[in-house]
Amino acid sequence: MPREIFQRFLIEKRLKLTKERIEVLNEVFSAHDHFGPEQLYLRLRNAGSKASRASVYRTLNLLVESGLVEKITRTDKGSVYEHTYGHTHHDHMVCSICNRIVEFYSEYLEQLQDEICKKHKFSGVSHSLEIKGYCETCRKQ
Amino acid sequence: MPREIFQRFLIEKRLKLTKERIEVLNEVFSAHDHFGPEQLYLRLRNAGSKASRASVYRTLNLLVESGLVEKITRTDKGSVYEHTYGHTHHDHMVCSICNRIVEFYSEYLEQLQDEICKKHKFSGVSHSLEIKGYCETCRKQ
DNA sequence: AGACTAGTTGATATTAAATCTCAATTTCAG
DNA sequence: CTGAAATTGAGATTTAATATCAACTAGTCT
Ligand SMILES: [Mn+2]
Ligand SMILES: [Mn+2]
Ligand SMILES: [Zn+2]
Ligand SMILES: [Zn+2]
Repeated sequence: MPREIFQRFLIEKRLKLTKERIEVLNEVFSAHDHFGPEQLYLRLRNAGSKASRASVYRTLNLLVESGLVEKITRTDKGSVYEHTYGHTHHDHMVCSICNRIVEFYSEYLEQLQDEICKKHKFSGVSHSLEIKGYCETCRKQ
Repeated sequence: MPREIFQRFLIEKRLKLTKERIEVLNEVFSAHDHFGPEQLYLRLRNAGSKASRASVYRTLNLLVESGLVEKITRTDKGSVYEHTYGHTHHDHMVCSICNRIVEFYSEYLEQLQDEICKKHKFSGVSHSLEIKGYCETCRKQ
């Protein structure tokens, strides 16, 4: 299904569905996690793909543009992505010790943000909320 | 006042209060806005300071460590800072067209986040919420 | 199917934010 | 004042990400 959406997106933009793009797409959707470009590149290599780093970066940008993938955050060690197709919107808590990521969602929080936008006459399109702190297991140490 | 806090911080860490650090501190607190390292460097030059980029970067890190300044966000064109001493906590809306920044605060939003953390047994320390969209003036075009 | 054309690829170069190196200089405790 | 320890600036280095471009494909048209 992501494959069809991506294909439609590419046709729309008069771009081509290449072997490399398919491989990147498949790898991105082979697991639900949070990954960086280099990490993705190594996984692809491991899976037998010969796609280059350049193609991984280029395809990631296309996947973000198509709406199938989101760039979650930028750290000092590069960007973090996740595929969002097949998953409902959520935000993240990040443990400062073990880097574990806790996903959460609150309908109430979303509504509250809408209200705040209205109050400031701002037309909100997207948001990213990242809570930093300590996860349960790390706090017990 | 930020000066005294910074001084205490430096003594604590057995670091020295140099001309360059004072100049950076003063420039950072001379206006309340959101700035990048290069921007800050150019303002300093303009104000007659001879502090180098290296010192600007180094001092910014110290100011963040001391709690006087926060790194708000990282864009593809570098980090954005603001001084927080003398200002209450707030989050940001960013206009995708004119890059205007709208600051906002909601006690309710903060409480809600605390509750969500509790529900996920996460010990929240800090958070950053950035809402992207269109500001009032840009929407009218 | 074959051929044409516009888009893609990978190797490599380049860019740019941020950090590192280190000799010369400055701070500040004693 | 003095000296040890920290800091500075210039330039080198690191590294994520993008740009370049000749060789190569994908997909369309006949
Ligand atoms: Mn997620
Ligand atoms: Mn602000
Ligand atoms: Zn943890
Ligand atoms: Zn605007």
